[in-house]
Amino acid sequence: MSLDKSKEVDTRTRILDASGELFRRRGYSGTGLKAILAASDAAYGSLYYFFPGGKEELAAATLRAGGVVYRELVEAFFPEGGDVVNATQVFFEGAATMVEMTDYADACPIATVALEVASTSEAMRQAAAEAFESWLEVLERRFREAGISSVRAREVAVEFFCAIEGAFLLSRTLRSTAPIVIAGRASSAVVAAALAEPS
Amino acid sequence: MSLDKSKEVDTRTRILDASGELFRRRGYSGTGLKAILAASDAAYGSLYYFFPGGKEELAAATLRAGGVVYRELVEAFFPEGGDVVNATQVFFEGAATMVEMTDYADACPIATVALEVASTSEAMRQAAAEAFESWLEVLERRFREAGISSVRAREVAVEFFCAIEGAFLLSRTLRSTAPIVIAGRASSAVVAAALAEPS
DNA sequence: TACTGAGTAGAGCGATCACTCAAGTGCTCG
DNA sequence: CGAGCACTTGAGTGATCGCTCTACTCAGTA
Repeated sequence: MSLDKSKEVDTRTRILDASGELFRRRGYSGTGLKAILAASDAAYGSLYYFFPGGKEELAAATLRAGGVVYRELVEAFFPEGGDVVNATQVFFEGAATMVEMTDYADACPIATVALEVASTSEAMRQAAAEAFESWLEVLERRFREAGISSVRAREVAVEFFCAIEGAFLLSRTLRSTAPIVIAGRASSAVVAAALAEPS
Repeated sequence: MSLDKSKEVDTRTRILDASGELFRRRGYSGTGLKAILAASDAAYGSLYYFFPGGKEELAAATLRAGGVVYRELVEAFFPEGGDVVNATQVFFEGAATMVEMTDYADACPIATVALEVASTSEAMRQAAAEAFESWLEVLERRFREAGISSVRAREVAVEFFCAIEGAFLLSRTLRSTAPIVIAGRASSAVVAAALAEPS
């Protein structure tokens, strides 16, 4: 395609980037295609060329893309063989910083849409479920590698997830990072306790 | 008004009931006024008579009403002088049952709308924040009364909230009650540990 | 030069959106 | 009875929704 155009980004990616930001901030129904098109400097024709299924297909693809980005983020914070207790603490601190820096707009790229469409669109619900599941798998694997039993590793991963997602919700609603800080301390304590259990 | 009409419910309440169910399931933007009107068997005029501010005022009132109902629910599960560890366990079990019985549609009456409007409508964000805060206050008070220190009581209340809200999100998305069960076990353990701390 | 296919462009479509408003209904008063 | 008030009714408004469709640009190829 392009050999030296390091700055230019193709239209499909621009649309996906714009929809990712808008969907997570305003939700699925709250985001119009016109807004996405304007933000990505694209036309209707391009959107329907890349996403023939329309808004729903675009949103599912956006959820998948957001899921991958966040999974890689978790992998970056939890490197193989690293200290999972410290990683947990640092992860929550990073989340608090990000939420505050974006004025409580950007938190989870999936949650807002997931709640909105869970009882409405099976295709989108599944895309969200796969994203969440991929994060849980990374966490579970790291916890297992750190010596936590298989069963407990899954549980601790779920508890980690619930803590961060609940904290995101409360933080954005109250406009305070305190819930994320509290949830972070609690979660790293939970991970530490699980590590200390007899395997 | 009415002396013996035990079955009839006034229009304002019917509208609020219908909007409560629809908003929590489909979100704010995803719910049209026509759908609310049809579900509550009311007309446009009635809606704008009781909520002159239109959809936004209706949604704020709906959030407030849902907040009260849920606060009373928490108070019912956590009676004064009761066993807070057991109450936590039973609360999560009840939540799991409710979510499953409604086919993963009804969980938190606030969360879906809160995430959607947190960065969009200050009036609605505040209504959601007040609802959440009222739940936290009930939990915090009960934990304090049970002997947990003031600072820890607030933290445990926040952790409780994050656990249940995160579990609701994961449960509805995965269509499984397992996250709620796991979060319930973890939360009651957290409460028990806080009780055991030196006051 | 002519052709092809990938991608762009945006006017226009019917449907639906939140909302307004003038004309009601039925109840409680004097 | 009739005035006044609380509430209801639903057709109509302009705006915006997701989406379609035809026409277009332009690089690559023969």
